[in-house]
Amino acid sequence: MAKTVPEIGSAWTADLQDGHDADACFICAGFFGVRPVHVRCTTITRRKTGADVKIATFNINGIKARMEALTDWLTESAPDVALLQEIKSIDENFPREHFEDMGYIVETHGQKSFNGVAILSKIPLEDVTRGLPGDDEDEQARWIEATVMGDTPIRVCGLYLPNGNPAPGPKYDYKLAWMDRLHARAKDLLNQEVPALMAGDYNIIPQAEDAKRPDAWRDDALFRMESREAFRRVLNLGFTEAFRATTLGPEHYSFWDYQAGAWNRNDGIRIDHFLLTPQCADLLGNCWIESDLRGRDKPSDHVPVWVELAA
DNA sequence: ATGCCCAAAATATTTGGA
Repeated sequence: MAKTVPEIGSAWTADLQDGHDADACFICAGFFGVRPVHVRCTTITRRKTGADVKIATFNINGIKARMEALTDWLTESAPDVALLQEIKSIDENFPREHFEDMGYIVETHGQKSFNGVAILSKIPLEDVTRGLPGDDEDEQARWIEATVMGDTPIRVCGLYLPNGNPAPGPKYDYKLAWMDRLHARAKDLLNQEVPALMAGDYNIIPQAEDAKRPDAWRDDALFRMESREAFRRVLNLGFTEAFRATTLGPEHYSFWDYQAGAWNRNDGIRIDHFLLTPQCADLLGNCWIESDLRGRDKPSDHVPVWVELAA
């Protein structure tokens, strides 16, 4: 019978298997701050109890260029689960051990040069799958799923939706076809009737109020009517867009171009979103954008978006 | 109407981003 012990100074507990305890086991000792947490230890199941699960999505724009900023962010903001986009790395080159040493389980779906998504989690993951169903020919790494095994299991999907510019054109056709596949996956997810979410860089500006200068985006693949309609079709299945469930009004953005001093003028767009199934929306505490990260050294052009779930 | 800036692969310039 497993023995459950509290982890000192945190909301975590650890279930220790027979024959292991915090004093005797080299690896279990990691849970008590003696050594760095070693989440790969098979003798322990780590659970978070009586506290919210904090999940963030973050388009990091290249893992190699973002190592310092990402590490600082994980240390300071400490997401339980981080869904990363644009790792721009193949799986073999992703510095997984660096993040494992910080206490994260690392699952990647990488690609050379561009795209690539990943999940970092302090909570055990099950049933990890890679790739958006619906097109076996699609080589682009834009989708990863896993079940976060906290007190209430949550199915999380991390996504990097195609940009689609220039529109119209083949890249835009690919975007719309990808969104059709997203719609199909979203429908299946809803039919499971479990807490689940789809989060990431949607490359969709949902409404005029989600851009500082909507007129400048009128014909862009991120804002043109066909794109917004495709996004709404997914929402209309029954998803809750977490940010707009908690915050109304303009001037809330998640991306600012590197060019032309966009950040300093708050000339941004809101394109990174959380879509929640009804069972997940019922757990929603808060949702916010960590915009101040954009003003730091060597930032990504995106900032993290967060949800807090009573799970 | 276009570039501004940035990352990656390659190693000078192109591709992709949004």
